[in-house]
Formats: sequence, structure tokens, C-alpha cells
Amino acid sequence: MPAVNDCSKMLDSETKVVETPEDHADELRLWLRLLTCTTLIEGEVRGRLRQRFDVTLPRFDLMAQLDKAPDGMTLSDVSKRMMVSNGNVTGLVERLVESGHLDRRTSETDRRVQVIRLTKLGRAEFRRMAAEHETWIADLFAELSPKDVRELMRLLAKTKASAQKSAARRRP
Amino acid sequence: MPAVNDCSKMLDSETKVVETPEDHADELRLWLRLLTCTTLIEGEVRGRLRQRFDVTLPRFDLMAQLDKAPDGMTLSDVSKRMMVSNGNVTGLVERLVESGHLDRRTSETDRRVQVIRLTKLGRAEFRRMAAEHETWIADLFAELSPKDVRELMRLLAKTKASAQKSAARRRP
DNA sequence: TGAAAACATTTTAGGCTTAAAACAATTTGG
DNA sequence: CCAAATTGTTTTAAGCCTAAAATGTTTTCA
Repeated sequence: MPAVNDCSKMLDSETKVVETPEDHADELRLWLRLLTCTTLIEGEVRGRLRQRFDVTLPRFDLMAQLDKAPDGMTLSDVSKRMMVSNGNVTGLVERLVESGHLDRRTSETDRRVQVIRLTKLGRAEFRRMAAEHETWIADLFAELSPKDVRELMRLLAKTKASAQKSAARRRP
Repeated sequence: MPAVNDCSKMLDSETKVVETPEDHADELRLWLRLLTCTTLIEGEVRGRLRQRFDVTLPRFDLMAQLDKAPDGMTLSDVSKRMMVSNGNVTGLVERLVESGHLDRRTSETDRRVQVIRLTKLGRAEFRRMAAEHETWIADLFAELSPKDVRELMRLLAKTKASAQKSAARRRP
């Protein structure tokens, strides 16, 4: 059951390889399905966070990053970890400092750098939310067996590596 | 190699099941990896669309929906398919009509309904972009074997079903 | 029939997000 | 040393996005 554009058909004809448009429909479908899953789960988590804790998903995500870094992080670190733009972080942090969840100070060794940390309030609230959040995620993935989970982890690791290489090829 | 919270340990003790906090770390890690993959690929596609065609990803996505529906779609259809809010679609459509890519008219049989279609220009531009877009996706997933792709499709289908059930449980 | 429910869309208010330019501080290399 | 490059952050302008309320239309059903 060879695919229509199976490369074996073109091994002896370099021009064919160039001229025949490849069939990438499967990869496209895979991408759309990946996107659907993420959008679905993300929307569900967003709604539950809002309903239960009146907090937005980006705020929660930022607090999650900081909870793992007791000594704080720089805005750049946060930006890279969350894979969002610098300016985005500036605004998010502004609002979370304003609401008393974050503490922000200029680094003593490099005056360009801003270090942010969770306040006591911020940490307490985050821990409370995170505990419940974890059960939501477990429920959303409930139909996957432990083996499914392992296998998905493996394939997504491969996907991530592939995408990173592709991105690096374009932007070296 | 049973997991710490293997349920078999609690079959004869109902209270244990309630009192022992379950370990959902694996599901949480899986969710974060899924999100990372999507964010990575989405960001890459967004950047390429902007650089090559000066178009935004949401605009592209909306045109992709319409390209599959020669007779047009209602705004609600689009909203459901794209999994975004109604108000969001209203704004997107406004801008795409403005730029001449979309045609919008009120349904003749139901004056509540707005039907939108790609214009000739919109379709031509979309087809041009879509052809290149497909090669980007193929490149981003290049390191996955056909078997990997199939397996991922299967597991993500299962994930989608699981998440949909979970969402339905909360919001019946 | 005609009020109530359901539906499709728009509006509103606020927040999120990006890319690019601007600004400030530090590091580097001649 | 010091000009140039680099780095970290903020600002800007524009667009994206959501939830909820408002508006207009159609359907339901008592």
C-alpha cells in the first residue's frame, strides 16, 4: 500500500522529484489535530480558572513559572520559558504586581535586569489553584492509558525536536 | 513496576481512594509538552505568514475554513469550526471584507444570518499561501516517520475525545 | 396568536499578544 | 579607553480574543 508520492517511484529520475508536488496532507491533518486538542484543553482550563478563581490563564501560567523559581526570574527568562514576547511579559507583570501577587525589583548587579518573585499572597493563591488545576488536567486526559501517555510524551518530544530543527534552519 | 498511586492498592479501602491525593504529574507534563509543541509550531507559522505574505495567522485560518466551503459559511459555523468566540469572528470578518478578501451578505431566508465567502481575490491569495504553508508544516514535522504520524494521529484523536467528554461532564 | 424561548450576531470593556522601534545598561574589541 | 555591538526592558501601534450584555430575528408552544 504505497502512498501516491512514494519516493521509491522517483529514485531513478531526479527531475520527477523536483517537479512532482509532494503530498503532505497527512502532516497537515496532524497539525490541525494537534491544534484542535490544544485549543480544546486550553479553552476548558481558561474557563475553569475564570469561574473558580477569577484568574486569567496567562496570569496563572506566569505564576506557575515563578513557583518553580523561589529565587525569582528575570523578565527575559520568563519570556523565553513562556514563549511569548518581551512586551507581553512587561504588561502581565505590571498587572500582577498591582494586584499584589508579584514582587519586582531591579537587579543589584545589572541595572538592566528586573527580577520578579511571587509574594506570599501570590504563592499561596497559586498553590491553591494549582492543586485543583492538576485534577482538571487529569480529568481531561482521563481516557488515555498510562501507556498512551508515555507514547504521546515520546512522540511529542520527537515533534518538538523536529520543529525546533526546522525553526533553526530558517533562523540560524 | 506499579505507579505509586496504583488503584489496585486501594480496591478494598474506599476511604483510601478519597483520602490519598492522586498523582497526576504525568498528565500535567503531557499537557505542558502538548502546549509547547503547539506554541512552537504556531509561532513559526505565524512568523512565516507575516514575512512571506504579510498576513496574520487568524486571517489565514479563517480563509482556510472558507476555502473548504464554496457556498459560504455563516458566522456561527466559522466560530464553531475555529473554536473562537462569536465577537472575535465579527471583527476578523470586518477586516477581511475591508481588504477585499471576503464577501458578506445577509441570508435571504433568515435575516439573522450573515453568509461569508471568499472573493476571487481572497481565494487566489489563499491558494497561493496554502501551497507554501503546506511545505512549512511538512518541514516542521520532517523528523517524524509515517508511522509516527499515524500513531500521533491516533493518540490525539483519543485525547480529543477524552477532553470533549471531560468538557461535556462539566457543561452538559 | 402572541408571549417566551432560542438563535445569530454585534457591541462593550478589558485584557492579551505581537512586531518593531526606542531606550538604557553592559560587554566587547580595536 | 571608548565606540560599537549586544543585551534587557519598555513603549507603541495594531490587531486578536474573551465573556457578558445588548440587539434583532425566528421558532416554539400554550
